[in-house]
Amino acid sequence: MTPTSTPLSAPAPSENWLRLDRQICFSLHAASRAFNGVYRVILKELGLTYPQYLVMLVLWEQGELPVKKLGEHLRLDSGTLSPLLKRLETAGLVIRERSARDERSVEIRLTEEGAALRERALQVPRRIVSATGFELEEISELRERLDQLTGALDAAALEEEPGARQG
Amino acid sequence: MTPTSTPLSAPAPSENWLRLDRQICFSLHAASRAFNGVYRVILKELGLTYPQYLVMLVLWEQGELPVKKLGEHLRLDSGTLSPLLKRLETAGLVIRERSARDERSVEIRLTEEGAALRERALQVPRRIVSATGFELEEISELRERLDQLTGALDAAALEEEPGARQG
DNA sequence: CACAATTCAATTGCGCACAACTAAATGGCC
DNA sequence: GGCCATTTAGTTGTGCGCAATTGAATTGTG
Repeated sequence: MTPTSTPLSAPAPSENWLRLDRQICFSLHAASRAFNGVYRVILKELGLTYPQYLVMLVLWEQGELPVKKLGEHLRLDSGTLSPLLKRLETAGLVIRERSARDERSVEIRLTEEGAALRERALQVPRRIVSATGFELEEISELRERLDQLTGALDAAALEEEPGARQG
Repeated sequence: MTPTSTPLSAPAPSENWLRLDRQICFSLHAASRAFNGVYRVILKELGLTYPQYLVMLVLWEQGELPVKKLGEHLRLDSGTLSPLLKRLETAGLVIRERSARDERSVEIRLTEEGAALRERALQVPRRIVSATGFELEEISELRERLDQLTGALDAAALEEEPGARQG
């Protein structure tokens, strides 16, 4: 079963760490994709992908705003947002319009259809929460945990690699 | 702060749910990418991407195994694994070889170089754990939580869409 | 006003995730 | 042996994530 990695008589601690890493890596990666998968199924009815839904959530909440701001909310750059927003425009959900006061900036705003889609989206969260099988309390707790993790990781990333982008 | 979305005098519950959804979506999505980002920085030294590292972790632990089994461990299909494994082969870390006893199957095994890379990878988990700022106990706890979540989501996905794959 | 530095969106290139499909090999059945 | 469903990798196409680059607009400075 273990042709190459015959454990030594006294396995070093680092061996165990590697195994632990395998476990946490898999868990987070799997959870992320499982979440994505459930959203994919549910959002198909709305004609949205998961990242597109994230963009729409921001627009429904914040109203019109430039690509730059949208990227800050979502922590995504133009390389991801530009093509995504074009697809949303093609779908008739948003309008991309260069700002009159600053020609570099592109304002994103909802079409009537895009705004109307919000009504249909209102049923999504309930179904997601139901799919998790968690209590609201537990979800909030998990969310706080994840935010805490993200904060620590972002800070650490800056230390590991000084040449970091994204304010 | 709230340019367009002036809350009504009595906001409906579903409105709050949508806001909650925005929060949990963002948190999980952000955590996943933050994690990915830290690994990317650290794994660059090994010449591996994060998914490639996941594959190597399995190979270091399990030894030689067919693409099918690899996919089951990682919950990934051939559409993802085939090109990934080709890149690992090009990098000289693994060898892809059709099984003699079943010509449909392709066995993946480590080269000497691939096996040797394990030694350098042993320092990765410690750096990751350090980057999270979490105690080992907390990480295990989070991992269990995530696994629980994944289990529930997978089960729910099957109910939402009967035509699901992935054993 | 002229010029350099900065900001912002878009583009290009690479890799991953996943659905849908193709092709080859296998195994069961008659 | 001949036929058909199943298994297994691979391929194609679409979309996301991110680094790096480009190009236009703006701002700062003299």
